[in-house]
This record gives sequence, C-alpha cells and structure tokens, in this order.
Amino acid sequence: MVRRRPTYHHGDLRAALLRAGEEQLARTGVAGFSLRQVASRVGVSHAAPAHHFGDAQGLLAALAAEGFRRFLVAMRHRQANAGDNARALLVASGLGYLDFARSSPALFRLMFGDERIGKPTEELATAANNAFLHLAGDIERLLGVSAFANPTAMARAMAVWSLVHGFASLLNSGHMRTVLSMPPEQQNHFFQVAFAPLLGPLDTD
Amino acid sequence: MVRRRPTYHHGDLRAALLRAGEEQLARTGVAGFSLRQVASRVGVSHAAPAHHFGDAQGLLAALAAEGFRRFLVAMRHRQANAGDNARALLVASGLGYLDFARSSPALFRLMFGDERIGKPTEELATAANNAFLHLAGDIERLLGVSAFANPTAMARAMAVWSLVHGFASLLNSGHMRTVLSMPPEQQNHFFQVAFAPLLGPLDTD
DNA sequence: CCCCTTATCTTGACGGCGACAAGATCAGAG
DNA sequence: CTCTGATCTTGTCGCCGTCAAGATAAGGGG
Repeated sequence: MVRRRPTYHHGDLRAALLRAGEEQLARTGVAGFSLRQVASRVGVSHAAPAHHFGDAQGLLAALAAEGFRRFLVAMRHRQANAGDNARALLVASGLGYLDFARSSPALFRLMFGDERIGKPTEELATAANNAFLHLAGDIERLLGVSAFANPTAMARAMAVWSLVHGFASLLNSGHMRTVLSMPPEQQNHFFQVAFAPLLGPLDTD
Repeated sequence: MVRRRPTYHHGDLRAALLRAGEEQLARTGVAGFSLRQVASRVGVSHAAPAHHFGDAQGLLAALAAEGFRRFLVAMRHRQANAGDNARALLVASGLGYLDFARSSPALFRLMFGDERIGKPTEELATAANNAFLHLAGDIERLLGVSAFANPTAMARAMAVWSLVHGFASLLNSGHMRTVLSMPPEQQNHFFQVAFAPLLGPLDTD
C-alpha cells in the first residue's frame, strides 16, 4: 500500500488522490480525514498533494464537488424507471437523494456544511447549485410554475428540499431512531407517506 | 486571559470549561475546536480537562447535551406567547427551532451528527430524545393522535421534524441562497408558508 | 543531442494537537 | 497531624497541516 513506485513522477496524481481521498472519507469520516494518510495511501510523500490542491481544504472541496455531481446522478438514476408522471418523478428524486445519503454518508456530510471546507470553490458552488436546480425543475414540472417566477412555488420548492434533506440528515446522524430501525425499503415507504402532503396543488391563499 | 490563578485548584473547573468550550465553539466552529485552547482560555494546563471529561469527545458530548436542553428552551420560549391554538403552538416550536439554529450555528452542527462525538453519551441521548418528544407532543395536540400509536401520525411527525431540521440545516450551511438573502423575519414568514401543507389534517388513505 | 525551463515530487522542519504517564498540590476525614 | 484521594501540572509521544528548499523528470528550443 505504501510501496514505492518505480517512477519519480506519478503520472496521474490528482485523480489518484481524489480516489484515495474518497476511500479514506468513507473509512474514517470527515473528522478523521488526513492529508498525510491519503498521500501515503497513494504511495506519495506527505507534501505531494499540496501542488494539486493547495491545502486540505482544496482536496475536500474537490471531493465535495465531485460528490454533488454524483448526487445529481443518483437522483436521475431513480427517475430513469419512474415513468413520466410529474409527481412520480419528484418522488424519485427524493428517493435518489436518500440513496446517495445512505450510500455515502461521510461524503454527504462533507457536502452539506462541514466546516473543514471554508468558502466554497467556484467548482463546488456550481455543482451544488446544479443539484438544487434539478429539484426546482421537478417542482416546476409538477406545479406548472417556475419557482423563480412565483414566491409560493419557491416556498414549496424549499419545503421539498428541506424535508428530503432533513430526513436524510436525521437518518444519517442517527437521530431518527424510530425510522432508523426499519429496513431501507420500509424507510423509503415511510418517507413517501411523510412526503405526500407536499405533492398537492399550491395553496395560494 | 491566560493569567495564572492564585490557587492550585480551580474550584469549579468543570463548569468553567463548559462555558469556555461553548465560547470557543462559537468562535472557531467545531473543526477548529481544541481542548488545549479551551484549557488555556480558562487559565489551566492543557491536560486539566481530561480529569473532568475524559477526552475531547467527552467535552463535546457534554456541550451537545447542554445544547439540546437550551434547544428545548428556545422552542418553549416561542410558544410562551403563541396562545393555545394547537397549530400556532406547533409553528412556534418550528420558529424556536430556527431561532436556536441561527443563534448558535456551531453548536447546532455539533448536536446534529458531527463526527467528533462518537457514540452519544447517555446524557446526550436523553437530552436529544426530549427535544423530539416535545415536537411529537405538539403533533399529538394538533392531530389528536399520538405518533407512537399511529404510524401515519408518526410519519407526519417525522415530516415536520425533517422539514424544520432541513430548513435550519440548509440555512445554516449556506446552501439555501435564495432564502439566505432575506432578513430573518422574512425567512420565518417564508418558512411558515413552506410549512403550511404539513399542518393540515391526516390523510389516512 | 544537449541544455534549460518548468512542473512535479521529496525531504526536513516548525508549531499545534490529543493522549498518556508521572509528579505536585490541595482538601477533608480520621 | 497524617493519610488518602481528588485535582491539576509538567513532560513526552506520535500525528497533523503547512512551509521552504532541494531533487527529479519532461518537454521544447538551440
């Protein structure tokens, strides 16, 4: 694992560090994440990552950005088999959201507000924004109104996002014991029941 | 600040560490939190906290538990002037939830799933549980059914919790830019609009 | 073909960190 | 007064992120 490689130059260190970084993230979590361990895992000196990512924040930000892109893929993946019903498509996005949070809990935490990433990179900001735009698109298809054109629709979009995100976060952090004891499939069903009230028509009082 | 105190024994070190610990949490966040700095802030040697809290996890867990208790107070505080309408009381809890998240963002993060607390202490677990029981009580008053007696009511309770928590978290982590640009009071109004669909009657289909 | 510039990676050092062990100080019981 | 246990200090260890200086490779211009 720490075997010396034959060539002085690695060749594709940046990609290798990202791969190893995500592995370590999954193993040790964000708190136990260490640049030196990632470097050693790739078989490279402890200061090598600096050239590609600047500092630890840089690597973590890159990992988070990559996470947001895969996050989007997870939502789209669920939608692929969900037919063309607007309501079903939104629910599918929610399930994809949960899939991602469950399959990469540490990355999920890193992405949503871990302090070890300071100000988000440009790359990170756009990747995160794209993920929300996807949800906003689902909402627009369901309601027939763009969230950016109608405050009530925006409120609904934020509600949807908040509910899904809160559910995923509370599951992830172990705070929702009642639901946590169920198998994942049943958790999903439970989520859909809880989700249902947000799928109705807009109540523009 | 690091002045040597006259007596060898501090007298009330445990409480002083908790106070200084929360201060440091607010200043540097969870990631920058350091036992040694807390100790130095109290004017005590770097190893002194160990006797009262074991290790860093111990101090953080104690801070989180204290946080959950104050969290409950924040919800009750909002309810004090909310009349006796079940719906208004639940909304008030939600607003208190947001108040707390906004006023102690770092503590809020620590409480909900930071990895630097390992397995929750007994104290921490009960404090966290009491906070959820409060919300469950609000739901029960609104619906007339205990969440622990009716799965649909439980789903509703989880939905309420998830939405409020997700909203608070996304605000806290800066991911909800659209809402973040509004003043707090308007954020609260926005939250209530988004929250409304969850306040209706149970749809036990 | 050689040299030179530049990117890449290594080595070594610094201070700060959490944890541990051993010793100093104090308070209170007997 | 002494003994005992709780409380706090001092010193050390290994690990961490960051920085600076040097070694190595790669590629282009002569």
